[in-house]
Amino acid sequence: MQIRTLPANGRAATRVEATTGSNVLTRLRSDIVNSEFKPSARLKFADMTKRYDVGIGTLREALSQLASEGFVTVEAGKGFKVAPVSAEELVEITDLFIGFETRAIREAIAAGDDDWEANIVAVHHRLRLIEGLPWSERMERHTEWVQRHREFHEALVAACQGRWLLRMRTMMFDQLDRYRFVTKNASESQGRKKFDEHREIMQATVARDGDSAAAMIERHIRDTSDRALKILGQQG
Amino acid sequence: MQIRTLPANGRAATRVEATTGSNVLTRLRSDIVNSEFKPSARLKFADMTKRYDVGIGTLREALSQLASEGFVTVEAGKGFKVAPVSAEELVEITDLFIGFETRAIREAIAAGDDDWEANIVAVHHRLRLIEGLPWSERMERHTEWVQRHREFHEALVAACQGRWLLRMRTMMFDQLDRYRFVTKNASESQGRKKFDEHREIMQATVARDGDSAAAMIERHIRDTSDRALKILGQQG
DNA sequence: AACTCAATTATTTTCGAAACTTTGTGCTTC
DNA sequence: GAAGCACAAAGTTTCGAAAATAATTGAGTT
Repeated sequence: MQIRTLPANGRAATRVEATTGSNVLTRLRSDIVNSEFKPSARLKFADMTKRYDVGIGTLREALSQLASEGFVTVEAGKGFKVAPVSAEELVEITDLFIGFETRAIREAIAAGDDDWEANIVAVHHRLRLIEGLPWSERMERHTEWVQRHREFHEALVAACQGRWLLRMRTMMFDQLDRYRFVTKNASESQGRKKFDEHREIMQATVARDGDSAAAMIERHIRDTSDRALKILGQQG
Repeated sequence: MQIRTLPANGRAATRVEATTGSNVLTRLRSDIVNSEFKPSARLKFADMTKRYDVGIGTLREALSQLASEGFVTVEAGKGFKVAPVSAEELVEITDLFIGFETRAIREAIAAGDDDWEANIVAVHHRLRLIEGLPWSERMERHTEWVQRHREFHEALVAACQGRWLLRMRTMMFDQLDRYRFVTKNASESQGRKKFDEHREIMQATVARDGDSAAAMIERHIRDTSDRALKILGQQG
């Protein structure tokens, strides 16, 4: 699922980048998550082919995949739109995600080996390095934080054996990212709180304490969602 | 998910069929579920364009959607394959489906109105009409039974408000259909048992007894899956 | 025989022109 | 002025040729 797009730097004409197909899929999804395209906005092919510099067919393929993932809606003959957002949907997605994540982490704790544990510690450290920064710097590197935050949560459940469980968990995580976007400008005290929570979750997990880890994750997620919900309510 | 094709005009040359795109998606999925293409089989564009009489692009779009749904796998540059099946996967899918279905039916029972109830009774009756047939006839109309069985289970949860819950429930139901295929030739006594179970589930649901309905559904599904699992184990 | 590596064949992936649909606009009629 | 109709404009959907990539074959070498 994660196609890493590496900097197409000015080196010799080496072909490091992903194929245009999965590349445009990733960029498009990222643009929707980051609200470059507003919810319910129409996605016209004419505009898109220029923006992403790909053919109509390639774009169409990416868009129909995003439709399966729930990021866009499609109506035959009328084209594609960015899926709308709503408070009700956020509540449901949060609920489902917590269910998946807590279940996955219990299974991971039961099945995880030393490599899994070591990776969690490593990835958590990478997250710390950004979260520990002075607030202004931390905000400047928000995109990077999003990525590392994702990697941290992914590492926690990586040892879970259920492929479908992980798949659905990832789907819901991706959807939550869209809503997390509205809390981008959270306060410094909130940021500090998260910093601590991540450490506690990491510790409970490597201590193989499934109940604590699950409970902490639930609080951690619900907290963020509640704040997003409040902001969403103020806006409309 | 179900694209209803409404006749765009009342003209003589009426176009009753779905647009090529969603049409080929449906046919392809159906062919995979019915094992026309065996698990892990390669899906070559040259063959497919002839079989379905559509262009490469259209086919590609359908295939990448089926990839998101988990029916096919895709490897960049190497094309598409039918997703493999395994006993482990069946166990996981069954588990997840039961979780979704029982949760959905409780919510439906809490929220359902008179129309919802009436529809369940109607759809159950349509199912009965096939299940009550002499066994040989019942088997001849197996495809029709699959459709009505799906409609029955869909009607039960139709009043559930969670869009994502229903979505994931449908995903898992579709996946189960693939495995149900192997139990197509179940015995007459098994068929009779299902006949009774469907009636009991229907009755518990319209009686608004969520606990009973959920418990019965769990037994009902797990029973079928266990039988499929046995057959799957014998084969490989 | 086992191992290159270059040429050839098979297959996938991309792209945009052409066909088709929907939406918008202005004219006609009642 | 509203409703209907015809035509133009805007947009989407389909298709297959062409480019790019992967797999195969086979001659030459160790």
